[in-house]
Order: sequence, then structure tokens, then C-alpha cells
Amino acid sequence: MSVTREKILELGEELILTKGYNGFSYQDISTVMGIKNAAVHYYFPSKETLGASILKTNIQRFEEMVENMQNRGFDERHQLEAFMKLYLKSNRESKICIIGSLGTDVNTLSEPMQQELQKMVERILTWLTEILEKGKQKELFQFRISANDQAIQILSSLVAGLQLARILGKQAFKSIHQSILEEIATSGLNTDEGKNSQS
Amino acid sequence: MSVTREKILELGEELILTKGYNGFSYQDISTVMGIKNAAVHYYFPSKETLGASILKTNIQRFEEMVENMQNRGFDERHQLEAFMKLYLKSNRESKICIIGSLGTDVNTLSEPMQQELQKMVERILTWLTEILEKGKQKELFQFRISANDQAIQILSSLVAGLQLARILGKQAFKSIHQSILEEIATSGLNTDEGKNSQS
DNA sequence: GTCTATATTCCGATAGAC
DNA sequence: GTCTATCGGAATATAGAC
Repeated sequence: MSVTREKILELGEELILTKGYNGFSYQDISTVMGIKNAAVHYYFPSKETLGASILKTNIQRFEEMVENMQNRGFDERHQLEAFMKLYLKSNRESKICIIGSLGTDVNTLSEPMQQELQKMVERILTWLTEILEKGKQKELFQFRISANDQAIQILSSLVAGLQLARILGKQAFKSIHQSILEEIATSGLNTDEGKNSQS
Repeated sequence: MSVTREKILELGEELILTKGYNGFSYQDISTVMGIKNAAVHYYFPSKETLGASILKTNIQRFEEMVENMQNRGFDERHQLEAFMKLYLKSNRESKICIIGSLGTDVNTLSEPMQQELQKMVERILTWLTEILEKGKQKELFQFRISANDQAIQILSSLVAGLQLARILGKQAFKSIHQSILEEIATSGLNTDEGKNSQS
């Protein structure tokens, strides 16, 4: 597959996470790549097709991560932490979650994009709910509300946490990140177990 | 003060909450009002001045609500519930929170708007933290993390809850709303204790 | 297959009419 | 004081060159 196409997808995603879907143009992509904005239309005829492709890429990436973790035999606690680490990385890079970004603009998006977005959120919540349920049975987690409600709660905290961090400063997210685990973890919280984390 | 100006502020806010800051234009406002888009520029020379005014209005509205609740002697539990009811109303109207909406677009906003936004979030968190602290002392609330962290957690859940609800459907927010109180309330959850609420 | 020149529409904003 | 005619530029998108 074309390397130009890959690069456009990458830049487009970055722009959605930094400036928002309605805050960037094909110009923003093309100037970085040293081509004319119209060249982007060759790979993605419309902005909506680019947006939909970015969402599909995100879903695929998520599926690969989940599959990979299950192949490696990650327990539920470590799977949750790995998922949360994606948000720590975004916070370091001052990016927000694509769910929150497109959640703001959802009424201005085409049907295909809205459907992909919904599919993505539902997929993540299904996975999260399952992780929480199994982890609770194994007494890795504790919580009183339903696993599904707890999943929505955690995803909300992560999504808005990144948005708040961009307004208040990055430490705001660290507090959220820590609180999530403190709320539901049954054992200690030394997330990195020895290998001290960066930042 | 001019009624036209008031109407513009109202429509502008609604558009930020439904289409996002970069998703609406002066045209959207002027056509509804039956005037030309340039007329809006008379009241708000630039879109940024309109945005900043909308934020200031929001802050003022919040201050008035807090003052009002304290004058009426609301306890901490009822103050929190009143605050959360604002989000229930937004959910009913399929609007999101202005914090989440502008949090997405923050990198494309002028300095004055960014500062107003930050001021607003800080003000809300200060108030929420205080409510939580006092309420905990009175044993109206229970939570293990710090009051400040709990405040960030609750605000995040509310903000992203509305965004998720727009993607998944309104019932998603109801679950979040309920979970928040279930997490920290010491007594039962019959929110309205007799005096049945509107809607 | 890949990209540019160009068209069209819309946006935010100014100058000036009433 | 209030609003309109109009501008300059940017955004998305098409037609066609290489």
C-alpha cells in the first residue's frame, strides 16, 4: 500500500487529535508533505472518506492490541493497564482521544463516519466490560456498580481526562489515571513494578 | 442590553454545544435571526470575541447558581445533585458540555478564549472540591481518593458522559449519572426525596 | 497511478449605507 | 446605533496534465 496514503492517514489522525475534525484542512496535510492540497483528494476523494478511513484504522489497531494481549496471556489487570497506557501516551503528546474529539463534532459528520465511531465505542466498551467482569471474578478488581456501567465510567474518565488536561495541564490527567486504578484495584498500585516510569 | 445581542449569545452557545466551535459560522446565527451574517459582526467583531463572551456568560451563570444554592441553604448533597441536573438537562437536549466541546478545539482558540475556558474549569473544580470535602466531613459522601481528585473524576465523567451519549444514545449518560452518586453517596439514591422533579 | 491547475463555495471580516 | 453590500482568502472538490 502507498506510503503517501499511509502518511496522509497518520497526519489526518494527528490533526483530529490536536485541532479537531473541523479545525484542520487538506492544506494542513499537504503542506507538511510538500504536495498540493488537491493531491490528497486522489487518495481520499472527500474529507469524510479520510475521516472514515482513520476510524477504521483505529478500530483495527485496537483489535490487534487486544488479540496480541490475549496471545501473550495478559491477565485482566495488565490488559486494563495496557489500555490505559495508550491514554498516558496521548497525554504526554498533548493529544486527546479520538472518541472525545469526534464526539464533539458528531452532528457535523457524515453517516458513515458516525457509524464507524459508534462501532468503535461499542467495541471498546464490550471489551472493557468483559475485562472488568472477569477481573472481578478473579478478585483483581472490586466495584459495586455493574461491569457495563463501570466500563462506561472508566472510558469517560479517560476521554474527558485528556480534554481537561489540555485545558488545565498534563498533571490533571495523571491524577485521573491514578484514581481509576485506585478505585477498582484490589492489590497495590505500583503500576510499573520496579521499572520506574518516564516523565 | 440589546435583545439582538442576547439572542446571538444564546444561539452561539447552542451551536458550540451541538456543532462545535469550528463547526458553525456567523451565517448559521444570522439566517435563524433573519439578518445578514455581517450584522453579527456589529455586536461581536470577531468569532473569538463572541466565543469569549459566551464563556464569560457561562461563568457568570455558574456563579449565580452557586450563590443561589448557598442562599437557600442547600446541603452538599443537594448542591452536587443540582449541578448534575444541568448535565441531565443537556443530555435530554442532546447537547454536550461546553468544557468538552471547547476542550476539543482548544488549540485553535485565541488566547483570551483559552484563558476564560481555563478559568471556568478551575472555578468549577474549586467549588466541586469544596462541596466534596465538606460533604465527606458530614458523612454525606464517602470516597477514598482526595477531594480534588474525586472532583476531577466526577467532572470528567459528566463531560465525557454527554459526548458518549451522543454517540451511543441518551441512556448511556443516565447510567453514568447514576453511577456517580452510587459511588460516593452514603445514603440511598432517591434523588428527589418526594418532591418529584420536572421532565 | 500520481499529482497540479483551477473552479466553486463558504467563511470571517471591513467599509460604508441608513 | 444598526445593519447591508462586498471583499479577500481559505476550504472542499473537479478536471485534466504528466
